[in-house]
Formats: sequence, C-alpha cells, structure tokens
Amino acid sequence: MTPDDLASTVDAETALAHAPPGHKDELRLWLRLLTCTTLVEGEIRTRLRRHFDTTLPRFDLMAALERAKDGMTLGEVSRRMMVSNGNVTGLASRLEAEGLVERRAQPGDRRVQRLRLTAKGRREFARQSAAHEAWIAELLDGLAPEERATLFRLLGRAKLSVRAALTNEETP
Amino acid sequence: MTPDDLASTVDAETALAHAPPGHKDELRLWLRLLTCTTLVEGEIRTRLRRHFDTTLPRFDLMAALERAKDGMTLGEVSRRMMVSNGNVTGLASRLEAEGLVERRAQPGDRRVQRLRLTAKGRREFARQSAAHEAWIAELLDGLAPEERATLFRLLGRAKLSVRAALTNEETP
DNA sequence: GGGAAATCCTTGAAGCCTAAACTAATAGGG
DNA sequence: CCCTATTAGTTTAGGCTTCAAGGATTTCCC
Repeated sequence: MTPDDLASTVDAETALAHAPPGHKDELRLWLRLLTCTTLVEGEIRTRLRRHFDTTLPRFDLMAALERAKDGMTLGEVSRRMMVSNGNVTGLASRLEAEGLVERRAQPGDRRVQRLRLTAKGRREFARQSAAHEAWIAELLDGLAPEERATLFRLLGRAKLSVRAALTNEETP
Repeated sequence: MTPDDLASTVDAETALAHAPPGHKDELRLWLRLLTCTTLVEGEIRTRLRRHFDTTLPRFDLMAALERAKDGMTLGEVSRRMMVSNGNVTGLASRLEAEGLVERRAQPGDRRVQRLRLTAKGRREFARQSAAHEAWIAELLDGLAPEERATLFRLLGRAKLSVRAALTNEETP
C-alpha cells in the first residue's frame, strides 16, 4: 500500500459516519482511535524499512533494551511490548543474528536469558531513534500544544478505563 | 499473553515517564495512543477468538462488506481496511472457504472480483457485531460522555494532522 | 529431601501482513 | 487498430504474531 492509498482511503470510521447517531458513540470513538494509530504506524513502518531496512517490532525491542543498563529478561521485554513470549524469542534471535543484541545467561537462575544491546546495536538504535522521534513530531505537527496536552490526558483516562475493565473481568 | 499480563504491564509509554520533559511530548503522546489501541485491540482479539472462534481481520472484512448491498471489489476492501491487496486476497479466500463470503465476477470488467457476504455470513456477523459493540462500550465505559466527545474531536484533529503530513510528503 | 506447582523460555502450527513481481484485462492516444 | 500505461487481483518470500504444548529449572511446602 502506498501513502497515496492511505491518504485517500475512506476508512472504516468515516464509513460509519452516516449511521444513526447516539447509539454507536463508543464504537465510533474506537474506530477513530484505531484509524489514527494505523495511519501513524503504517507510515513509521514504511519509513523504518526505507531508511534503515528494519521493522517496527525490531525497533520496539531495541527501544525497550536501550534504557536497561543490565539488559532485560525475555519475559520483561514481552510484558513491556505487550506481546507473547514466543514472539520475543524469535525477534531476539533475528536481532542476535544481526549482531544488534546479545543473549547472556543470568547468574543464579539458569532458566533466564538476559537480553542487551551490543555496541553496534546502541549505535544503530541511536540513529533510528532520532529519526523516529522527528517523524512522530512531523506527523503530529498539526495539533496545537494545548490540543496535544488534552489529548494526552484523555488518552490516559481511556487507558485507565480499559485497564479497569480488564482487571474487573479477571475477578467476576 | 493473559489479560493479567496486559493489566500489570509497565508499557513503553509508562517506561518513558521519567524522561526529561518538554522534549519528547509528541513521542509520549504517540506511545500513549499506541498503548490504548494495543490494549483494546488485544482484548477484542482474545474475545473474538474465545466467543466466535474468529479473528479481528476476518471480523473487519465482514464489517466492511456488511453495509455494501452489492458487495465491494477487493480493491475497495483493501483501501477501507488500510491493508495491502495481497492481504485481502488471502483473507477473502479463507472466508470464502468457510462459506461466509462469496466472490462474484463483475459484469463488464473481467479483472474485478466483487465480494459479498453470504446469508450465513450475514447471520454470523450480526451475532459478532452485537457482541463487539458491547465489548467496546464496556472497555470505554470509564470515560464520561463529554470526555468521549472531546477525545473523539481531538482524534479527528490528529487524523487530519497525519493525513496532511502524508499528502505533503508525496509532493515535496 | 522429595514431589507438586510455578516460572522462564522455546518450539510448532496456523494465520496475518507487506513488498515486489507477476498475470490478465482495460483504457487512452496516436 | 496497435502500443503503452494503468488497473485489478494473485502469488511468493519473508517476517510478525498468537496459542498451545513442552522442556528445563526453580520454588514451595510437607
């Protein structure tokens, strides 16, 4: 899919616009949220590929590791990235094969693999990260600072709402 | 990944919270947006699987078709769903194999495959759709109506911002 | 100590997804 | 009419993702 396709798309949320109002407000909100995320994510994916020949999951994994001086266990990474364990295993293996990340045994617990960036990985991530941040700023440039602040706050409220619904569900 | 993992996760956005402020506001906003979407999407995926033994992409494709009395071409579906052409081909084939969707030739243009829900597909989707809408309402229940309205409006602004950035990029 | 339960990670099967190359068909301009 | 460009859809290779099952290790607790 080209950027042009993206830009001219009548997305799912827009397609719902003529539905009877009042009833599906939450649904419309969700679809708009999803559309925003998909638009940004797709563009970031494309640019990561074009500029750095990498992928968003790779970038995300390296971003998670970047601040962890002593590395992270695969389980920690998996929780941070909100993906499955098996997913991280494969991702880490590919990054390891490229020399960007290294596995290291954890002294004292032989079940645990500790993951950390290599020097090469840190160099690569520094370049990617700077570009990534600029891209995001570019894409969200059309919002006024106070709009961004309000949006940030409301998304925080939304996150709370979802997490609350999820934890209630566990203990019915 | 269990819902518990999700709920207890220190996500990427939270992990960034102690970074020097002011500089990475857009990035933080983006990460929060992504976290919200990921949380909701993951839960919807899980429930679709558990309750209906289906997937989100299948559901989305059927949702796109539901309003189209005369069906949609694969290309239209691909633009609506913001996914690649090849993706829709495979998705449609799987749904067709399950008897939920049918391909039909378009009179007058032999390149075009028109896709539509079968009667069985409409029945299935009606059940799934009702549940889906209730799930979304449940997850976003923690927001007050005026919060939802503001969030909806600001996400609209965000969408505009991103689309504007994307169309500018095409013509530099 | 020893056995059951929990934790960490990996593996395998199946589906999702993209980019790029390809086929087939249509449209436009000489 | 042909030649070219465009459009619709499929295919292929490779990567991402989940779920479920399983192996290894540790922890708990009697």
